[in-house]
Amino acid sequence: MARTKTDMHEALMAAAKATVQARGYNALSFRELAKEVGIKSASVHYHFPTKGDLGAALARRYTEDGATYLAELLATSKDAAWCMDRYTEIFRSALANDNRMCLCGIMSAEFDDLPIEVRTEVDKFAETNVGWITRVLARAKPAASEQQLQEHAMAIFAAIEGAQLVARGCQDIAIYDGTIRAYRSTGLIP
Amino acid sequence: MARTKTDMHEALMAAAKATVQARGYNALSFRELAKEVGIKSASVHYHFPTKGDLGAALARRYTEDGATYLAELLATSKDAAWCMDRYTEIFRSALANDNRMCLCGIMSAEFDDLPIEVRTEVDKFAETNVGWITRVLARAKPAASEQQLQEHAMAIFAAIEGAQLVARGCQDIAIYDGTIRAYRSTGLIP
DNA sequence: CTTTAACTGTCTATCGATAGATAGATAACG
DNA sequence: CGTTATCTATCTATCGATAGACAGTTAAAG
Repeated sequence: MARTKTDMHEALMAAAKATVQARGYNALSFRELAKEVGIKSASVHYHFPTKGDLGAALARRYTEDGATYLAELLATSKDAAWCMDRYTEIFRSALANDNRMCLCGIMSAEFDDLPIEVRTEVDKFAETNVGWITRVLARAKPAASEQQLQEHAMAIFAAIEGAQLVARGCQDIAIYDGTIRAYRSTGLIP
Repeated sequence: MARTKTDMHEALMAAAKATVQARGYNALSFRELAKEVGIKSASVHYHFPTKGDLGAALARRYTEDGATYLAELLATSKDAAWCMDRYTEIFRSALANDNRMCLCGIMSAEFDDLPIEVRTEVDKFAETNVGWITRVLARAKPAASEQQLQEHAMAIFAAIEGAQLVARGCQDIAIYDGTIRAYRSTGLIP
C-alpha cells in the first residue's frame, strides 16, 4: 500500500477543505476529490461513506483546529485588542489565500442543502467562536453582563464573517481591511 | 397561449429568485424551475438562453428593485437613523421569509462558480448599497470626508450581510436582531 | 515456520438521478 | 401566413453511491 489509512484520510480532508473554502459544499465532488489525491472516487467512499460524513468531518476538524489556535492565543496574551487583531488576521489570511472563505461561513450560505450532520457541526463552529470572543471581551469589559458580552461577541463574529463575504464577492482584500478598520474605530472590535 | 412572454418572464424570475435566496445559484435548476411555473425545462431556455443569463437578469433586477425602494426611503425622511432602521428591516424580512438570504450575499459565497456576467451584477449590488448608505451617513456626519464615509458605509453593509449569514446558519432570527442591536449600540450603525 | 484466514485499501464497472443545453415538431395567436 | 410560445425527445456530462474483484498486509492456527 502506498499510503496508510490515516495519511489518505488527511490528504482527502486537506483537498476537500480547500475545495469547500473556495467553492462551497455543493461544489465538492467525490470524483474531483479523488483525482486530486490520486485515487478513484469509489475509494473515497471507503474513507468517508457518504458526502455528509465528509462534510461533517471537515467542519468538525475545522472547528477543532480553530479552537486549538484560539486557546493558544488566549493563553499567550491578556490583551483583548491583541487577541482580536490575531483573530481578524485568521479571516484575512483565508482571503489572501486564493480568495477563500471561512469554511463554516460558506456552508452557512448553503444551509438548506446541508445534511443534518453537517449543519450540526457548522453550528458548533459559530458557538465556539462566539464563546472565545466572549472570553476576550470579558477581559476588556469586566463590568458587562454575560448576556451583553455574548451579544457583543456574536456581533463581532457576524461582522467579521460579513467583511470576509463582501470582500470575497468584490475580489478585493482591501475591502476587508477597510471594513475591519471601521469596526475598530467605531469600537465594535476592541 | 395561457400567458404572455412578459408574464412568463416574471413568473420565472420570481420562482428563480426564491430558489436562489433559499438555496443559492448552484441549486437553481431549469427542470425544477420549469416545474414550478408549469412549463418544460426546454421552454425556460426560450426565455433565458443560458443559466448565466437567468442569474444575471435575476441579480440585475434584484439590485434595481432594491435601489428603487432605497431611493424612496431617502426621499421620505432626512433622518439617518430612520433610514438605517428601514434598511436593516429589509435584510430581516428575508430571514423572516423562510430563512432566506440576500440574493447577492448568497451569490458572493458561491463566487467562484458564477459566470462572469453574474459576477458583474453581484458587484453592482454591493456598489449600489454602499452608495446609498454613504449618502445616508453624509446626513448624520456632514463633517466626514467622502473616503471615511464610504469606508464606514462598506463596513455597515458588510456587517449586516454577516448578521444575516450567521443568523441564517443558526436558523435563529433573534441572532440577527441582537447583532443589529449591538451594531447600533456601538455606533457602527446610526 | 508455514499455512490459512481475515482485514485493508484500491480497483473496475455500473447504477439511477440529474444537470444544462439543443433540434425539430406543434399549436395558437394576430 | 408568419410569429410566438411551448412542446417532445434527446444529448452529453456529471453527480453520489454500490457491488464485486483483487493485491498486499497482518495475525492466528497448526
